[in-house]
Amino acid sequence: MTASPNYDHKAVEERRTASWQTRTDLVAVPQEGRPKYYVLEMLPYPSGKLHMGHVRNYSIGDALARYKHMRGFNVLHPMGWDAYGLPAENAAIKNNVQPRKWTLDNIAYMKRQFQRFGFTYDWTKELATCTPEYYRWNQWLFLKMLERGLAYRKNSLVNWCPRCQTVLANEQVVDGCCWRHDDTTVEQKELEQWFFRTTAYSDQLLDDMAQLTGWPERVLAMQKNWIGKSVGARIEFAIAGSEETIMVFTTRVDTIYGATSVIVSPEHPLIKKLLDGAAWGETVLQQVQKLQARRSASAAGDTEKEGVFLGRFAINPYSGEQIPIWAANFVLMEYGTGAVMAVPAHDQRDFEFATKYRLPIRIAVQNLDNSLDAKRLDAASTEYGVLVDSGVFTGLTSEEAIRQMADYATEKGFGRKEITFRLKDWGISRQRYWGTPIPVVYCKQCGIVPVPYDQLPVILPDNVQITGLGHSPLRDAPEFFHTTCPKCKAPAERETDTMDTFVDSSWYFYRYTNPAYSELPVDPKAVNYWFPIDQYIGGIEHAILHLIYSRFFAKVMRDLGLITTNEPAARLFTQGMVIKDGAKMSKSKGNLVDPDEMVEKYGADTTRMYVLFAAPPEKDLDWNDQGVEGIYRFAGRVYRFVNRYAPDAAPAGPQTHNLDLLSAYDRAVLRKLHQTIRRVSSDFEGRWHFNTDIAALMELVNLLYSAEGKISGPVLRETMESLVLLLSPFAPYLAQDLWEQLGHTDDLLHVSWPSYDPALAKEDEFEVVVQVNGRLRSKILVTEDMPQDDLINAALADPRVSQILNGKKIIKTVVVPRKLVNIVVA
RNA sequence: GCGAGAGUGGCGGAAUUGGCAGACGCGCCAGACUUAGGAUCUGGUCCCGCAAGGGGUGGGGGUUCGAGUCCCCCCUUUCGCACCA
Repeated sequence: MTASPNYDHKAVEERRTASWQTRTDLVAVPQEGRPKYYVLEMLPYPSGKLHMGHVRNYSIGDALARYKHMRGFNVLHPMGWDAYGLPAENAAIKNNVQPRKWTLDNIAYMKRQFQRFGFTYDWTKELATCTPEYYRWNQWLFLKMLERGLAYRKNSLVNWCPRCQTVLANEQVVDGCCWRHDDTTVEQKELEQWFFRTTAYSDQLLDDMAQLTGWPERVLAMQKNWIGKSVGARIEFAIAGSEETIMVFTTRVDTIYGATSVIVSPEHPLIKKLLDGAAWGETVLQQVQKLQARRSASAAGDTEKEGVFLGRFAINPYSGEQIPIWAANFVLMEYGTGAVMAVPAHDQRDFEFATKYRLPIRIAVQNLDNSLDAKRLDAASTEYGVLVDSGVFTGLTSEEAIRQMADYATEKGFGRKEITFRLKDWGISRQRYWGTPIPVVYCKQCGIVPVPYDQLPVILPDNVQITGLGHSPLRDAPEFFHTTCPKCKAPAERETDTMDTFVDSSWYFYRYTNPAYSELPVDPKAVNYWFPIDQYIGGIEHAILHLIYSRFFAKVMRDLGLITTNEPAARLFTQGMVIKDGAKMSKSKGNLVDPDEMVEKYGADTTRMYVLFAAPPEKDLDWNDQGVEGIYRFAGRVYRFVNRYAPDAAPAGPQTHNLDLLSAYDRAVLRKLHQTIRRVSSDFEGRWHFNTDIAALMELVNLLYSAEGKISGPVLRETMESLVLLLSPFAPYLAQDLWEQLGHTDDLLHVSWPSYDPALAKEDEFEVVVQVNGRLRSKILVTEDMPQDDLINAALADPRVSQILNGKKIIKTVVVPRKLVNIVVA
């Protein structure tokens, strides 16, 4: 035994950082005949500094990547930058820095942080979405989508601050007011904008979720909800004294004989026509506009239902009955047809509305015991049942009626079966500077003209003053804005809106496979080799938007022949948030823990291990400064032990053990070691509960200390070597340092993951619990192969047990081999 | 309202298939070493009880020889969507 210096994390880690930065063995190259593994963590927005959420995300991914390396996989583990976005413009306004400079500086800083953490990224695959080499392919994909009708223009509402005279992003709207003027109400303004036709793939996005067996149930549920498929019928109501008709969407056409009004959204285009020329028109129109204004002012949620009677009547096409037409705030223009039939007896919203405005309530679907009474309803009855007072359909069940009544509508020409989706087309126009320019030109003669492919990329100019005031910033860059029409060469103007940054992040992972490829967005050979992503890891906050847009892009790119995979990621893992003092870490809460400070004080290894140890990765992590100390102590214990015994341990080389000749200490240490290998290995293949793996390593180290001085050289060596290997995905610097202290020179990524020997992992004695009537009474030590009868006899012979039994009649005995004997007595 | 999840010591969390509840860590208590200890090592630590023993995984019921785990009802809580017709 030699004196052991204390664990100096700085020395251990800084010895390595330089050489790890220049290493070339992480460059992923397709190799036939070797299993590939694509592990991907969501790329960060370069906000300036990594936060603990990042550290957690990337520590999980890196542990997996290192494990897969050691398992012999050809691993692709790339990293890049989601480099476009609003904060760069905010920084420009606040600190007068160019968004590009601000972004690139941040990237440089954060890249150093990544490297300091020792993450195993293949930096030759690095990409930043704000570079022309990347965003030209956004533009290319946009043009392809334009050709296919998947990109189109339409009017849409934006948030507008009348003081700034500018469009606001949703996150710039605070409590309905402008972020810079909390006394100025944000208005809705209509602008013509670009959309991607995500709805063209509604069915595929929904149906292909069946292929996503490696995705969390929770994410699939959210996406399903978001897509919101709804099967029903559209029914056309004629309007008394008018040529116009109102189209209504319903999932419950079986209740239509109970409809007592038709209600349209306040934005419905028909309202003006219906009121035109009527004596009450002006007054009612004003009331409708009030409805609209009140709704847009109030936050979404439970607002009081309000409506106004339009003075006109619709004709129920089934019954011929005339029912009043209303406009009401609870009917949404964006969903279905913007109009509903109100059946108060069978729809809770209609019930509340009808109760307030004293509209009739009429039962059309009876329940099983025929107990519904319109006069005594205190809530709508939404259950399926049997139709009553419903003309020729009376007596049908709801299921039958829904089918037959839709067919009837088709036959008579006033309606049909219809499926609607909640999913809307994706508005991608942003009235922003720091994003991908949308590659179209507006020409007085030719209209909207796409920029020809050979003129891509449309470069985002750098010398633009960002004020946050007025129109889209690119309008102020004359050399950008003024151009010539690609078709007729006449003077023309460029589109000044840029793309939503979700476009950038919807397909970056294909580009990673060969980011230098200049022919197409993706290199077909590289992408076919590496895809699909074997494991995608990121925050739950991206469960819907990023992951649905990415799935949409997968379909589009597949149909463009760029890729052959149908879904981007085979498996998805969503890690929990990092919490401190009961709240998400944030600057405003003042509960931020700075990764740089942690690395300085405890080192990257301790920081990485702590974020994996404090909670299972899918759950929220409660940060505790003292918990970090505990991990630091553990790192020190491992360091000191190996450091102390490395010189004493037997020389490296293959070890075989004769079980019969081992000392009890050696046997116990080897057993624990092989059990630990088994446990950590199986966890990497399944559960990923790294907290319990690190706990298992702690147990092993605790055992080593308690057997200190009593372990033989060969056992000591085997144990220390395997311990270092098991530790390396979690604490790579420490592991590499100790590996070299053990006399090795190779990098741990190229050393095989240890395998366990079942014979060594096996317990040779078992403590069997003896219960009487299910209550623990005693414990006996037995060998594994003891027959059941002997086990029972041993249990009965136990003095404590026999005392309790005291001649009572044994009804039954239950034996669980190696675990327990339960004696049931009268 | 709809959907998904979670409730276990003072705290973070273990218990992979129904089989010793509380691994591991923090905190706390004690001891050793020490001029010193906020270093290190060792031991203790669910609750009640001197003990024998008893109680205990949000609450209530059930299945079972046996339930943190399975089933039913309820409560609390987190997240997502939310007047979606």
